[in-house]
Amino acid sequence: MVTSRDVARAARVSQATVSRVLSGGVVSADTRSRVLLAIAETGYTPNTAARTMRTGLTHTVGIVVADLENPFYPAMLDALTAAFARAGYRTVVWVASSTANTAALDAIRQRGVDGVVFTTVTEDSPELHGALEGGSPVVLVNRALPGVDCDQVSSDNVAGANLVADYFVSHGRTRIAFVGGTPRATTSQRRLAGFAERLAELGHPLDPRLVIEGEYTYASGRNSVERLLGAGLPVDAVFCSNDLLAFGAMDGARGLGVRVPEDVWLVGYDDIAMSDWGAYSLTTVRQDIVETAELACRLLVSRVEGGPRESVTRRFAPTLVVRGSTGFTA
Amino acid sequence: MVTSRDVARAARVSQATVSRVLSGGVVSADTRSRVLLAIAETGYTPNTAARTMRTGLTHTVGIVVADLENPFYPAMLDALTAAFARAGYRTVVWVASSTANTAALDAIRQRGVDGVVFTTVTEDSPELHGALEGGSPVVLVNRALPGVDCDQVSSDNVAGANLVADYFVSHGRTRIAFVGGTPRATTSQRRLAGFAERLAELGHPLDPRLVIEGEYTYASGRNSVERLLGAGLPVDAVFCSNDLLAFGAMDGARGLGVRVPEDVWLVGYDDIAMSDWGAYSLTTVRQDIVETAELACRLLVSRVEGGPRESVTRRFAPTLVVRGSTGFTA
DNA sequence: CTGAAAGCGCTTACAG
DNA sequence: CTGAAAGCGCTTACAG
Repeated sequence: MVTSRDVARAARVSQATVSRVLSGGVVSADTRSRVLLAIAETGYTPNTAARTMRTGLTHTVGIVVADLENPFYPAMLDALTAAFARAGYRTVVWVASSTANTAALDAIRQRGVDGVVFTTVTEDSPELHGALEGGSPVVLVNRALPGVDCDQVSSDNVAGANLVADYFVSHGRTRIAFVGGTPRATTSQRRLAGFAERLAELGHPLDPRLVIEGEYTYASGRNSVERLLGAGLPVDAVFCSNDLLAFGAMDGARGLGVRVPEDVWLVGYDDIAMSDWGAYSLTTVRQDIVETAELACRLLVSRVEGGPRESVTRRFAPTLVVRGSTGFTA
Repeated sequence: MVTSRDVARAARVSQATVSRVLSGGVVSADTRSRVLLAIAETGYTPNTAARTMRTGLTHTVGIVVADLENPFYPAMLDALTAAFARAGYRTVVWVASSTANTAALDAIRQRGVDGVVFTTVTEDSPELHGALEGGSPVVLVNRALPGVDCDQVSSDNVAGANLVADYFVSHGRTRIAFVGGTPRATTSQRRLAGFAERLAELGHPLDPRLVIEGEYTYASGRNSVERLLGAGLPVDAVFCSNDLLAFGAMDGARGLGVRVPEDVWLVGYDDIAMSDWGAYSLTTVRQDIVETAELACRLLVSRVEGGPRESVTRRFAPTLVVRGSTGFTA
């Protein structure tokens, strides 16, 4: 392995000077070019572990994801890794599970990462509290936890749900249902709250018998809709709190002979790639994954490199994408 | 930050002894318990960077993924991270793109990782050659490159394609087509070869006009089927070289008014979770992701910890999962 | 069985 | 502008 010492020998300077050239210190033009040449000749790359030990900086950020089954998260992961790579950071991914949790906590505690992005987290997450207590820079993506002092970037879930309520009512839908993910997720809470409030304002309060919560999975969406439609109450529109639920709901409805959109309108949230596929053609609330990831990256990097500052909370305005599941045909 | 020196002071031993307790060296029972107590009291965790600098081992492996859009890869990533976490390794994920490539190459070159898993790779991948030339342990998942000397774990693509050919012919299908991913991928090559060979053996050679290759995406599957069915040649069965293509193919066929399975049978490869969803109910060749990931992990860890040995190539026997897209109803 | 010491490859005051 | 030196926190021969 080639070290800065080897480069120094080749360039006939001290090892310290090589280091200075690399870190942009004060060096004469002549020396600099000799060193750069030697670096090119030897194929030298600085040893990350040594650098980390000296500076305490790893140039690595951790990303905690809970659920790779929902295509939203791979897409977010993709956007986040790309953004951090451009900023000169590598990313370690922790898929939430008991073993991964320990690994994440250890890494956070011993400063194995410069900061952490949580793409899904509940208020009581041990990793989140480990990171905050340890003073590690943290940004929350796709979750808003009002009591927690850290940067937060998410879709404006209340505004998104308002859009759906307005859309249903303005198109004459009145027997309206809500199929939610886990009630422990702030996304599902906010989307339900924003939906119920706006429907009440519009004079069509949500019937509590038409609200079913479960988990953020295809199977849960399917199951919820089967219970909902099996209950005998008329339903002409369903808002599912994410797209995965909506796919399950659509297949569940069709399995019962209920037609979408002729009998029931269906709307999701996220606008993942599959929503545009022919089999579903799902009307949904779009959140911009790339924009979210880039802001999350900028915020985290600014904390790592710039030090403490006030926490920032940013909610992006979502938009409604209308497709076949509410009767629109291209 | 608490270091082994702090622990040593608390336990009234030398720093070296603390290190010995941690690395399982020879220590008296009494000393050991004093040190362990001190570790617990201080909340000490060893500094990874220092350890890495001394040992040259990072306890980190790199995972290169090309395409998180195909749910097969998030699922594989999930299984791999879980397996490596259990083995005491953390994982860095590189999503193939120009920036990520550089990061991967740098990390590999300067031994930022102990080994690399490639979940998708073509023969000319610069990362792969960087890793092999640098002597870094490598395992290839889901790709078989005969000329390349490293561990390889994949589905037996020829056997899987044979299953599909047998199935079609034994059920009287005769106007048989193949929709492939990128011809640069060995998976698509092998699946086509195994399919064509077996069909020829069975007396129904594949009509070259019914072979269309493209990319491993939904859009490509859709596009290929539209061209195929628009050409005016009769087709009664299509083998798509992965599930994502098959979803696109199914939506494309339906969009043209061609019914699946009444008019055309459709089969995919992988058996990702979505294949079982109501909208598709796709017959497909199943590969066991968890089994694959665990073997890949064992092989890589054995190289890292055990040193050089003969390369191992393992092809798992796939199975055919029959569902609605070939007329089967539960 | 245990401690003192060297050294992994860097960065960064400190001199000059 | 440049070099000699200290030190980041470990592991591991080397003595005893």
